[in-house]
Amino acid sequence: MNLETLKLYCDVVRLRSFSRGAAANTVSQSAASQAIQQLEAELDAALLDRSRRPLLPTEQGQAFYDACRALLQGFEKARADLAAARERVEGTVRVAAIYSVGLHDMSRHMQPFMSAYPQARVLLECLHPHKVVEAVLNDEADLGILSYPAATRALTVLPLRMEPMVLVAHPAHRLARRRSVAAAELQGERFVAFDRDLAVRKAIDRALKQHDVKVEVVMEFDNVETIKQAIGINAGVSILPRPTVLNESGMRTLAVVPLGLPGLVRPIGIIHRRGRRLTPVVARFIEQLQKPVDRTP
Amino acid sequence: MNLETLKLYCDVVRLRSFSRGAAANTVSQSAASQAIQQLEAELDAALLDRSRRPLLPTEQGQAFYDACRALLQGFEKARADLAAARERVEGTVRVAAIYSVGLHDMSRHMQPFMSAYPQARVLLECLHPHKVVEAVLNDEADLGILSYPAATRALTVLPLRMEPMVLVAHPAHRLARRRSVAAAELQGERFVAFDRDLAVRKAIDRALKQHDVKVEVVMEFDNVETIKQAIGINAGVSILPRPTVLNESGMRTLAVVPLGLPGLVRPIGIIHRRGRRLTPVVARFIEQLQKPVDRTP
DNA sequence: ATCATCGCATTAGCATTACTAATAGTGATA
DNA sequence: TATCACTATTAGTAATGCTAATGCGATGAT
Repeated sequence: MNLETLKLYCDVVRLRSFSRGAAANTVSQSAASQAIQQLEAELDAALLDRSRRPLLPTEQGQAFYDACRALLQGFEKARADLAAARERVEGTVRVAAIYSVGLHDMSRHMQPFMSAYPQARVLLECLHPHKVVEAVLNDEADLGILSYPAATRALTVLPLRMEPMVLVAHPAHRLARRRSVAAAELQGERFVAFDRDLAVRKAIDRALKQHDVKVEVVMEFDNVETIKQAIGINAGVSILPRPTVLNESGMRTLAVVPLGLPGLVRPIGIIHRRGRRLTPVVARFIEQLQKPVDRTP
Repeated sequence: MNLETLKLYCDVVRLRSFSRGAAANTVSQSAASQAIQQLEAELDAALLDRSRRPLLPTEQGQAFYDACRALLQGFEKARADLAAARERVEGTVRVAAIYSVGLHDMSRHMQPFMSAYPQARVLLECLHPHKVVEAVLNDEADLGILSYPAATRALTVLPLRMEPMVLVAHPAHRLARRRSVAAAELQGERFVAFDRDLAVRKAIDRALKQHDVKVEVVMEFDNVETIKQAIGINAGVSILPRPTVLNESGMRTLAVVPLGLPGLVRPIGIIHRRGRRLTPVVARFIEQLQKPVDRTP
């Protein structure tokens, strides 16, 4: 029982002719005759009275014709809705980013992208790192942007950049005026750290341990913004990605000092679901992200 | 694009599994996989997210699922309506009869038929002779009952009986008391005739002419009842089928006298559209009509 | 009435499609 | 990481749908 047959039937009834109905569906008259005989057999009903010309639907055939028209119309609506939804989806990029990237970085990319692809729709959501991965896995986001991205079976990683890590301290701190600080100088320092389950925390701990430096962790937070606030009240120092303290550095609200820990960088990457064919808009958005940012201001 | 595929899709979505959906449609898992891939290709849309288990419809897939369910439901309703209509039609006999047969004769057959086939529905319509033929030709009646039935390309005739024609006169008429009347005795008689375009009129005219009898036609009507009324006011005599004047003969309101015109009979027959397969109920009804009528009362 | 014409049904042969069984690949789970 | 459960893929085959040619019946003109 296929929809083409129902359409054929409707055309035959409408045009009062098998041959014209067949022509309207670009099949032979024979095919139309056979198809409708089969339709009648499957329904076990006489739909058409062929004994008079021009042929006429029976009472039942007329009722079925009306029902068929509604069905076909409903199907076409469903098909159209599907196409409309596809247009909408294909023009959309759903991005899940960690706070420190989302807030500082994405806005710089948004403007050039939107002017290049004005019909595109970008949905940006800032989440905790774990939630970013989850969102991509659950197909709630097309792309995830996060630090220390880890490829898995289900995720592909596109490295984006390496952010140098710097010492951040209150302007009144003893190390605030220094041109650079060696790792050993942080020994015993009061330290505002990332939460223990974050990759960045583990990287920092590893780097400090490598230089046999022990710090006194006085606070732990899961995001850069809160850490900066803690430093702002001189609760301690911290090690943060340089891009995240550009503003505070410029406004002198926090002191930023290069660290003698050359291997300590925060890798930023894009993740997306492995094997998923990216829509053109998503691919363009990735290209935009991979362009170096214009830093003239 | 066929409805079985849509049903398969709905089952796959509902059961969250290709294999279970396939089983529900008694096809192989492979068939289900291929069918739905093809469906997605035809719609150019990703309906299912297979990368997570249990599989989940995409947003578009969910919308399409809802639409499909409505469509399938609509189709099943159409199919059910069709079946119901068939039941109704197959249990119905539509009979078109001329007045003189319909009123006198059909009622006698109705009762035994209805007690033999209580679920059957008989629709009786009394019409002018020409309209009877027309009704059968236009499939407005399954059977037609009329006098002087003529077989054509489109109509089959089943002879039913021959009705003897008798002289009918006012009880006060000079011939009213006679045991029989010869044709010649009608010479110059005032005569209430059938309309000229009726077969019965032509048969009577032919019979009279054969005996060189000329009557004075004073009125013409298209049905027996009106002719009887005219005779009742002694407007003239007429020649009518005996069964149509049984009542009046018994009640002595009209005089009925056998005529010396042995070849003058009115043939009654059943007509139906040639080549049309009669439904069982219609066939039984014909058998009932062909039984001799019980005349005990 | 008879024949010519038009349109649907039928048939046979061919092309396409849909199915099954077997196998490979993939996501979830211990 | 190995295993399980499920889906995708492939190849071969059965079934289906289509066309072209022809038959048959209804319609309308002579």
